Amino acid sequence: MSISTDNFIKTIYKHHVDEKHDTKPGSIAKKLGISNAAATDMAKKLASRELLYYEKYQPLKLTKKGTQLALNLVRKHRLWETLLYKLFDVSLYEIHREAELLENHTSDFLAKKLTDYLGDPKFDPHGDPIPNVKGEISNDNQSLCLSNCKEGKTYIITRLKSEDKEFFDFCTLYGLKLGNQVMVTNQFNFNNMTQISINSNTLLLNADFTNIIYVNEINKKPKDSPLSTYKLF
Amino acid sequence: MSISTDNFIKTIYKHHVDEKHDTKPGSIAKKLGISNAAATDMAKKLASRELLYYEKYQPLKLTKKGTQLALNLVRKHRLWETLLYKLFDVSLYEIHREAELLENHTSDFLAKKLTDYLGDPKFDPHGDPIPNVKGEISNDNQSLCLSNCKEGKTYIITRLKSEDKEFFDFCTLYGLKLGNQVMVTNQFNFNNMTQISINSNTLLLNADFTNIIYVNEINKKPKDSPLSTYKLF
DNA sequence: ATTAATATTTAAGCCCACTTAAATTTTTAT
DNA sequence: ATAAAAATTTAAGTGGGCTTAAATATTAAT
Repeated sequence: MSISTDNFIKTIYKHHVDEKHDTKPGSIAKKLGISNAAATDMAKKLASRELLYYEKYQPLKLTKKGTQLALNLVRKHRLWETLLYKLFDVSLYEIHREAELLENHTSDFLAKKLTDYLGDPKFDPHGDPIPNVKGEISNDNQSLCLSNCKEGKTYIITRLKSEDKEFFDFCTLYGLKLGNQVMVTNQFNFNNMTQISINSNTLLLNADFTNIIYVNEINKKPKDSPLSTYKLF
Repeated sequence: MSISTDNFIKTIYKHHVDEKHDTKPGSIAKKLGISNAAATDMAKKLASRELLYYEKYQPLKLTKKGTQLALNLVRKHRLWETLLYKLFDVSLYEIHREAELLENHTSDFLAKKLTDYLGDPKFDPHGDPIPNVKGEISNDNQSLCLSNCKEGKTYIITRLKSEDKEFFDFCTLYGLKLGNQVMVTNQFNFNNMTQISINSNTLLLNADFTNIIYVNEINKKPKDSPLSTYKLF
């Protein structure tokens, strides 16, 4: 299993679960920074290895085998993020960047050691769920994104769903961090922007941001969410 | 820098320092499990990238640049071994196997984090020296191999210099472990075998083994050796 | 419904890291 | 010193993972 294969499969998986993205070759190609031709080519090869279904001009769809491969990679990625964040003084962006390099070269043996050491964590430091060894994902159904929050209510941040350095830099700058409180002061429906109050700062966020910031209502005690895994400040 | 390149350079480096091995393409090829032709091919390419000097039919010799690359890889490898051994319940063979996969995908950024976390260790759990970030290696000149030890004297094991599962399995079986004591009971010069006593077992070892087991004289207090880094038992 | 714009696929080709087979050089043995 | 053995190099070829350019199909716009 080459890195190219791994990344291709993983990208299809991610585009599939974030349903806003489609999984046609062109979309995958764009994300991976390769040509459309290369993506089509790869899709055919992976179809012959039964990792995905390929039909001309149709979206790519992972087989069960392909999905398991993707979940195993996501699992290793998030285990690494969890370890690096625990041991070292590193940012949410840095753990992503490093885990991206390590995940493809992590044996199942080592993944098991990471798991045991970390106490089989259910969420990584971004609040992203870590698939268990069978590929099952714990659904944090108590979290909702900022764009769906009610005006006047206060929430606790539970997840920052991104891989983007600029986003995390922004979050660091304004204290948007797992466990921190935000109050939603205005929901502007006409342009999908949300005004929040955090650390006595007022921020106006557009949908690009409010769709990837997840929160819990402050009074609800989550039983299985990122907040039970990571300490609050 | 591809993995193939990394491994090629690292293998030349290792064959060079373990002077018993030569560094002709065929020798490197054999170690890497590739054909002689592939090795010659690679040698020419790497020469054009100024990582080594290539002259037909001559041993391969790393340039300064090539040596630095090799040392950086060795450093990352041994930092990983040190981390894995510290965190997890893993054998000396297992840490080698896993570090072999991780070393090529470890950024200098992450290596720095590993270094700081581990307290800039000078030796890995095998007792192998870890080159510092400049590529300098602390020379443990107090250690000598079992094959050079004197009959009747007692020593402490300081290094098990191998990458071989079978060797480490043997060591585990008989308690050959860093910090443990061995007494040299017989040196058979005619066939280069050494008889030792360890944990009330008597073992007769051939040169293949006695050349890769390093020890310190028991009464000497080492000031900069694996024994100052790893606890004794 | 036809056309224009967009996306996908096919085709041809490149580089990397290998292979096997044949030619050449070096080393070893007598 | 010469022949045989061993190692190295050259040559030709392969598959993986890409590229660009051209052909084809799909989608969007009027």
